[in-house]
Amino acid sequence: MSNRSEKTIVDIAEALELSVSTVSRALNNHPAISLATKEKVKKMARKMGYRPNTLAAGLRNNRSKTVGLIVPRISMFFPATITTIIQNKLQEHGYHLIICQSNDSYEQEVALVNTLYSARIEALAVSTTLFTTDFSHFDVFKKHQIPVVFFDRVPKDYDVKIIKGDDYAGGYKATEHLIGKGCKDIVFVSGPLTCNLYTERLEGYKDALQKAKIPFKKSRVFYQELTRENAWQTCEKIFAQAPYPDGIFATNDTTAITMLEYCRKHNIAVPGQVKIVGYSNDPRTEIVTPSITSVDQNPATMAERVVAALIEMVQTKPGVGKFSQEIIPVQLAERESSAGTFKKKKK
Amino acid sequence: MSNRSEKTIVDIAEALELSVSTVSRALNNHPAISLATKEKVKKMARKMGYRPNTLAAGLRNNRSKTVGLIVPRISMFFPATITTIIQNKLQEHGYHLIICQSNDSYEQEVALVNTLYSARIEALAVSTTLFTTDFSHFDVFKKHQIPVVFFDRVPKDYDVKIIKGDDYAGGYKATEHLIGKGCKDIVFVSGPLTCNLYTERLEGYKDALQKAKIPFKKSRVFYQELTRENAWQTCEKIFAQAPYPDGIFATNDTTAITMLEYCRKHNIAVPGQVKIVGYSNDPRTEIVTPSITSVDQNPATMAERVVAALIEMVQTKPGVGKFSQEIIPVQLAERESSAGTFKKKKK
DNA sequence: CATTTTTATGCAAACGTTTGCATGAGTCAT
DNA sequence: ATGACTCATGCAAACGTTTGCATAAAAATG
Repeated sequence: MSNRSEKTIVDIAEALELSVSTVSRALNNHPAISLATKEKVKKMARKMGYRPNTLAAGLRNNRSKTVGLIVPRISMFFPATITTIIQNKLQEHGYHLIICQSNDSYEQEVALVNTLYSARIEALAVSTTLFTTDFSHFDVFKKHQIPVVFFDRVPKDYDVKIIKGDDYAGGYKATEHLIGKGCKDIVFVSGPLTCNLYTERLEGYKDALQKAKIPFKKSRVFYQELTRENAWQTCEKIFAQAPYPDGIFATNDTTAITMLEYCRKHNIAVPGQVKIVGYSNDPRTEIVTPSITSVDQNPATMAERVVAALIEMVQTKPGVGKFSQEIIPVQLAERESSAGTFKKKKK
Repeated sequence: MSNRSEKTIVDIAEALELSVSTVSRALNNHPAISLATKEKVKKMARKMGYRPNTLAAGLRNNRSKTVGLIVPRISMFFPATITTIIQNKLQEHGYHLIICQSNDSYEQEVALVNTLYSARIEALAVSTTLFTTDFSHFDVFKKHQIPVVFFDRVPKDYDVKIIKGDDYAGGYKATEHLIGKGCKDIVFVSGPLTCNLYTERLEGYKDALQKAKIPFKKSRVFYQELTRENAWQTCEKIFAQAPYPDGIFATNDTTAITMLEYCRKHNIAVPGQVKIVGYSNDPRTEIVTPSITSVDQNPATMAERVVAALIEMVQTKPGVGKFSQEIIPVQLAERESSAGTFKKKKK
């Protein structure tokens, strides 16, 4: 039992008194090889415990059978769900996935893009940092015609394949829903405006207000990283003095949940006194009391579109089919936190 | 601007009229190269937009700078947390991580182990399937002396590096806690006994009962995959007829949360009528009403130990330091679901 | 049977690095 | 000035595949 060294196709070739090329072709089901030898080779390969060396193969034909993924963090519901699906689907297609987290740091993102390039990934899927506004670090990929797919958090004015949720519609629907429930004074808790998600949701919010002839007030919009601490502080500001809002639209569920906690702790009735809507339809919104209405972004379909785009782009090398933008629809998942309707009297 | 082809060290060498070896060494900070040329080479490399080809380097020295990770699924709290940390730390050490999900399927696990081997990863970290009892698919790695670290869900009777939580203690502490609160009839909701986690937690449960002189009843233990559906059904069984239990120890938090939902829906008071303890200290246990007591497994320290072990094993090639087993302590996070003490009267 | 076509296999170069060994130039003590 | 050393660099092989081209044998054609 040769214990030490790993078997190569050369070993197989020697054992069978064949040339390495024949062995290589046999293992790859090349049509020019007779069925008999194919069988023979494969059998021997199995017997010798041979495993192809993907590095060598990759070097030879510039195909690493690996794609890269960069997300802000894999522990948040939305990216986690997407990542899970992408990983599973890609696995089915015989591709590896190198998953990286930028931790919402621009510098890390830049570094990752470069090391992933060095690793010779065949394609890259990215959801950018909150703060990425310059996309030139992706130029290497463009230059070398390596497919890149952006999803969810995507670039503005950068010619590239984009798959995103319908954030404008999400903002609009959520706000419209609150208005429909009689809310007249709706706080909008936004992430940093450097990120497309929030600007678009904000647009939706504004337009919905306008349509209902409710004036937009700058003072009712908060821009911040959507952490628990920030959410709590925002509540403290909001509820420091009257008039209190009667609706809160939080652009992520962590924020919605935290604000709900604040309300419960301070005996502010939800949805009796203030109604809350979140964003992403994180399953946590269902187990909380009251459960929270949230905008569902259909992560599964988004993930599937991303995979489809990756595979398609990898197959058809040239940059055919000019970069397109796909928009995944969203819909509101109504729950208790926005139930009931306020009377007309208000204000 | 040469747009097409990627620059190699050969190009740099030509441009500078140096040999490729010098360029290679210069880029790798080899001591034998003069500072002057190092500078010159690096400058040119930058100018030409050179990126090292890790595949080629990896092929040459059998070092892919990549490690593999197999977990059941990356969307569950505990593995997600661990994965996140491992990924970040490894990134700091200049390693890539190929993250794979077995989806709790033994067949997938076997397949993954093989493809990861082919990808020439330098080390592998694994948390096995619920159903993995035969570990021979990992023999390839042992045979070729590639480090493997098992964590959380680990093999029994397989000589290998193991890092696990103190599941016995977890089971014991949780049960002891419930007993301390006056519970006399504690249901144990277990996962499949093919997985070490559950057998050990069960042992802890049994021993705690015994110490309190409470008889162990087989009928109070449920073995099942810990899905929401199963948890719900178990509740239906338990509460189908008296006597009802006064304590529930669920060996994961999803189950605990679901059972709490059941109780709320059926007006069974928690913790007034039945007390609940979960396992893993998933943050969801905090946002639910009432919040759920749970066993914290210190995922961060576990992840750090895994990374430390991986790095150490990768550095010191030979299988030195015979395979050890590390046990990470656990502690109970007490919350509302097990608050208050039952009177002595009971039964 | 001679020629063409088909089928199956082999040769050798190439992919981009790294590294042991060799070499030439400079430094230093004698 | 000579030999012993150090220092910086170059040569060429090697890592394990894949693949264009060549070739030998077999089959088909006239």
